Amino acid sequence: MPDEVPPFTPARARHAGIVDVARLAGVSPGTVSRSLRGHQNVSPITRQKVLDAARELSYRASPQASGLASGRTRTIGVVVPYVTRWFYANAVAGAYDVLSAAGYDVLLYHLGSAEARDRFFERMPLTRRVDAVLTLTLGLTEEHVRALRALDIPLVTIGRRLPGVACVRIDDAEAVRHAVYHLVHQGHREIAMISGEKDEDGFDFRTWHDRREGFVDALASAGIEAQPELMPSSRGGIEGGAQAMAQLLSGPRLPTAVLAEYDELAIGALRTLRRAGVAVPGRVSVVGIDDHEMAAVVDLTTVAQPVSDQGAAAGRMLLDILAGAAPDPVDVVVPTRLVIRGTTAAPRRG
Amino acid sequence: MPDEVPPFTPARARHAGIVDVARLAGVSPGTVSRSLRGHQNVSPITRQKVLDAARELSYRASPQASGLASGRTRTIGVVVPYVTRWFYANAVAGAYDVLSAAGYDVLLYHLGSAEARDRFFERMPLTRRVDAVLTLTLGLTEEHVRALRALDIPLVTIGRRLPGVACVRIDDAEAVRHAVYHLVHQGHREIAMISGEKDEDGFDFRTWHDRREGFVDALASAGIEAQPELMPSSRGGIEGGAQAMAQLLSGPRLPTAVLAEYDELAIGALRTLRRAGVAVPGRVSVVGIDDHEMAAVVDLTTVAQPVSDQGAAAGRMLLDILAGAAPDPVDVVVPTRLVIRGTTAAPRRG
DNA sequence: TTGAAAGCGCTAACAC
DNA sequence: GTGTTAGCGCTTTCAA
Repeated sequence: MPDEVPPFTPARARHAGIVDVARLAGVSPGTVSRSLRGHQNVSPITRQKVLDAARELSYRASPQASGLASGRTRTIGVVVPYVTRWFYANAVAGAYDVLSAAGYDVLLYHLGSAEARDRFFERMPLTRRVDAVLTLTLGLTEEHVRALRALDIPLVTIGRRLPGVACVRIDDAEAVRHAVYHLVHQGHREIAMISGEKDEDGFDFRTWHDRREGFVDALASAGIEAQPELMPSSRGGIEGGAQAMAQLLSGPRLPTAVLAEYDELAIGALRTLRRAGVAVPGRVSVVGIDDHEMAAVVDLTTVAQPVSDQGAAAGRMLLDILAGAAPDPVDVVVPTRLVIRGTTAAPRRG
Repeated sequence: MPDEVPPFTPARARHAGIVDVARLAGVSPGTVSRSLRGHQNVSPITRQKVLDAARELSYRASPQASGLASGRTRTIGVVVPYVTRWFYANAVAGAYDVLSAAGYDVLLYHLGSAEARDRFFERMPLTRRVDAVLTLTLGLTEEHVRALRALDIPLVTIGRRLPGVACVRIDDAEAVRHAVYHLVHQGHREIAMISGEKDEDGFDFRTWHDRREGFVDALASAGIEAQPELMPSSRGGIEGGAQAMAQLLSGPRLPTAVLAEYDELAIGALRTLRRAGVAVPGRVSVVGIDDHEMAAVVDLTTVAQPVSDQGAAAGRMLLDILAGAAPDPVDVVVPTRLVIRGTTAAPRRG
């Protein structure tokens, strides 16, 4: 696959090289290398000379060269479906802090569109470019996952369990249960659930399935049978939620409560309800999952999950693995909790 | 500065090297290199043989090695203050699409906290690691900017004009004018403006100044004198907006309209107003700037700016510069437009 | 504890 | 057109 190479001439400033430092410090390049990376066998005085020289020349080792020689890149690849969504942005930020504090750089891969994803898996730009990979709730196909593992470097996921891969996530069924039980305890029996697109942009998000299944199960254990017509699936995001709610409104009879697969959908649903003049929680109660920063603003009852914490935990797992302290692939499940706000209440007597 | 190196042993799978491909194709490594990068002087038949061999071995050139040899990294550094905020996340996504389509990888630097920023400027991890840098509205000090330029590689900014640096941005004064004129035309004379923190996390955001100055000027040209007590500054984000609004509420007299430096502040302000039982737009009108995706949800009148477009434009500029088509540092100003929704109306007669 | 020297895997300049 | 040959700037044995 021929690649068009732009004719950029790297006429950059000459950075000081390791030999420059070596000369200035009066030692050999090897000693400079050892000193700078804190190796054992360097006398304190020598090390100090080297440090001084390096500082004087504002020396920084070329990552390319040191990577080539050592086989380590000091870079982590972070792969996300959508950077612009609240969940992913916050998870990335959480992981970033941990990784950057440990001296790692972060290469971001945003697969948001079908083209971007195809390009990614075709080029596999991670190959020989990162020490480890962190993927966020990717709804990848078998083949994609295989490609990722073929890189043969440490892999950690957030939000999705993959066989043999360390993972940080919430228990989706439990999250849904928190919400459903809350509604049931308030007396609701007619409960709908709205979800995003099944295979949004071609991603096979597990959460979609897990939360819907969890919903059916939670209802069942409350003695309620789920009704397919009360489980519409629309596009994702706020607009999707608005659509799904509109669909429910146009149905034969309106449920007394609606659970949204995630907060952005719930927020869209609230918009539709407001515009339609349906009282919340008077006529319909609404619950979301996430505790998006906007949930508090619109007073949405929701099941909170710690997002940047999950990113940080995943980052730490990666560092542990890279440090050789690699336990068996762990599955860290962080707790969720119900946050009761103003969009839920007991159903009207009728 | 000695660096602690984790003892990770790169016991990875052996990737095929260029010599493997050369051997399989029955040519020399040099020819493989030329063929794969679409150079001129390669016969079609030879190129095909190489391509086949490369595919068969799933060969991908080591970025480290080719970077070291060529002086190019095929990587762009993107530096943002806060990835989790709507504006930055969308701008990054816009730039990412353009850059990744052109075959560049994106190294993300998130300076969100003071520590992260200090670490960044201390280590200067961009050194010899990227071909160009894109910075987003960073409120950097003189010294920081100098450090960035010392990298001596192409630099493009979004949202902030730096002398001699290409830039994509909106005209902040104009954006504010759109909002102020709208309010004035509706008959408002008592107009407040709420802003985020002046030097949030130590960032000296120019927007903060430009929008406030623009506000004073716009009022002046409408024959209204700005009143300092009607220009409170709080923390940033939704919470900050809520606080600033609370401050206004506790003042001697409530203005009839409030302009927020950006939508997240406006949204926070709306929350405070709702909780305080102040009618919007009955008693107070509210306008924001951005057209955040939540603006439509809360029915906020705002001045829209194209965000991912700015990211994309900046990405394209970077590519042009790298391609040698480097015009003088351009200053691209994208247009803003008023989006009238439900939070503004004529003031009550009184 | 330190220096010398051999790569790491590729690109590019120069022959042929 | 294609092969050969120096490096690119480090790290890392291996000796000393």
